[in-house]
Amino acid sequence: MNVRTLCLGILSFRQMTGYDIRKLAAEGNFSHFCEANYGSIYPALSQLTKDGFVVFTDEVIDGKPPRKIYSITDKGRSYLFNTLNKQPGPDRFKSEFLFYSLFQDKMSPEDFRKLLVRKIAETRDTLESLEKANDCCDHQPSHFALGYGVAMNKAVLDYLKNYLASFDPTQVNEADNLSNED
Amino acid sequence: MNVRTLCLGILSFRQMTGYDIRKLAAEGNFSHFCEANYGSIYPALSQLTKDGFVVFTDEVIDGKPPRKIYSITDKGRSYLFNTLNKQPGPDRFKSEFLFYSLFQDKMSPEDFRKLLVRKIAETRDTLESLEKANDCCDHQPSHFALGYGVAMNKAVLDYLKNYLASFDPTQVNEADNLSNED
DNA sequence: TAAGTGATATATCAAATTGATATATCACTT
DNA sequence: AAGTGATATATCAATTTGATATATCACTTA
Repeated sequence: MNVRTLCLGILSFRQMTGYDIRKLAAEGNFSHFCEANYGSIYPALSQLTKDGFVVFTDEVIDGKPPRKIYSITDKGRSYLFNTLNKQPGPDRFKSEFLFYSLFQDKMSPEDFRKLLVRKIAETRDTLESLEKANDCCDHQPSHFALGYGVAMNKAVLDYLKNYLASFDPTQVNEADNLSNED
Repeated sequence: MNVRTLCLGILSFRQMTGYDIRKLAAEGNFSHFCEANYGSIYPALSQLTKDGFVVFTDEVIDGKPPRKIYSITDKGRSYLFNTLNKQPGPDRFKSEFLFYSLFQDKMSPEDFRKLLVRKIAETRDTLESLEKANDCCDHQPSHFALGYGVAMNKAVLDYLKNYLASFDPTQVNEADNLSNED
């Protein structure tokens, strides 16, 4: 699936700017199942406009910077739903942290412990953010996807905590002291 | 982390060809935490050779196709361990399946059920492969990473099964009939 | 009130990566 | 003898990343 389909999908929920799409696709809880940056989103929107799958209106409000508000067209909608009939590709998971973990025996125990503690804090932050989002919009279409993320992150958090405990039983709770989103 | 570091890391375990690296990084259980294709691996190996981080020997054995066997140098090893002292970037997770799930109410229940059943089969296959790998090499450096993958996939499998059960209680076990690695 | 910071917003681009394809040999089956 | 699939290297267009440039507005702080 490419960024064009991603944009089309997001725009099928409501009209918005390229900036809004990027926020959803790279920062919000949307980002837990798709990612994209300006460098791919803006060209994608241009192409989609050319193809007649989206249209935009130039919003020029006094005292505000001009914005391009994109909406999906009927043609775009039917193209999207046609794409959605195909088989989705496999999930992709990349973890620099896990790659690092392969070299545990080449690091000092202290360095590896730091890595673990940080990862635990990061996972907890992600989990909290997902749970909050799931609570406040119980009937959104993202409910299933958020639950998936929660289940995944809970399992990872447990695994990491248990490993830290076996690795260094005295300092299991140190991760609690790390601030959010450091 | 780029493909050069990935290659360097893999070569730090043992010497091998570009083909071997690709197999580990795109198919094997390695692929669950890093990915790379020929198109990035071969240029990376060329660059690493130029930089003196790896060397290769041309293996020409009678009756076999010639191979380039790459080994890491001392310079490469110290560069790698230096890189490993930096903070790892965040995990990246991309799921076309979860993106599709956002449009559940735009699909027929039957179509969504098929999507779920397929995903369950896929997740079970991944899980089995990870568990097998974890069993047969208990003291490998990848033990921790494999356990991480097992924990994650178990949680996802449970979540999907429960969802399918609530969605369609009569057909929970249909996924069992799907063959491995379809 | 002036300066600074951070969010909003569009846009571009070099570098990296993907995904597909081309080429060729060998082992094996049919 | 032909075909299939694994081994092996290599290239390339298209896509994507990650960084940067530009500008406005809202807010805080000195």
